[in-house]
Amino acid sequence: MMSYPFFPSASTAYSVPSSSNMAIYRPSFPFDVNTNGSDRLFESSMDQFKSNSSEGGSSDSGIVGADMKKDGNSQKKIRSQKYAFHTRSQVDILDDGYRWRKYGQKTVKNNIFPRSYYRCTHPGCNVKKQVQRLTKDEEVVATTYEGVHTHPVEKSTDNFEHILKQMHIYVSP
DNA sequence: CGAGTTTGACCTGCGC
DNA sequence: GCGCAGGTCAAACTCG
Ligand SMILES: [Zn+2]
Repeated sequence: MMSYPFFPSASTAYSVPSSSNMAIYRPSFPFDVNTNGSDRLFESSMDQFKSNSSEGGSSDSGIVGADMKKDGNSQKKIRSQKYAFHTRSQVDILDDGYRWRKYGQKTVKNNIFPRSYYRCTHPGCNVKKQVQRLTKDEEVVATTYEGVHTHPVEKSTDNFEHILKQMHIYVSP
């Protein structure tokens, strides 16, 4: 788990101290990003999709394919809102304060780097997230959040990382 | 021992 | 219909 952030391609550009600690870069959320027009680490587009969220439960989450094909009529059309943004980072482990459990990894066409699928581990929280590194710019990571968290961030916002996060500083121990 | 990752199989939508 | 492409599951495995 949590292997080191090295990638198949030209990884010589950056060298992460592969001792025991990895660099952690924590960006804010796209919603909270204070675009004061200052430093812009969150480059370019931030797409926003939205569909009808008529279903109150919004318990779309994991619908087992084998299970749902039986019914043939399920609510899987509903799609939570998707927030995608690009980040310039050398590590793909962008800790945003939530706990993510990886549930898949696929290679996409036109991209050498695989795409990772994560899901929030909080009970009742069905937020998904996928991380992908662009082939063209290997230092750019596209993160896509899907859904809204139904719980507060459970991470101490009382340490250095918080300040570093505000500063957009990249730490390498 | 348990939470989290790995990895191939499996499902579905879409285009031809 | 079929095959590809993207998305997900779940069993096995790993690590703390
Ligand atoms: Zn959550």
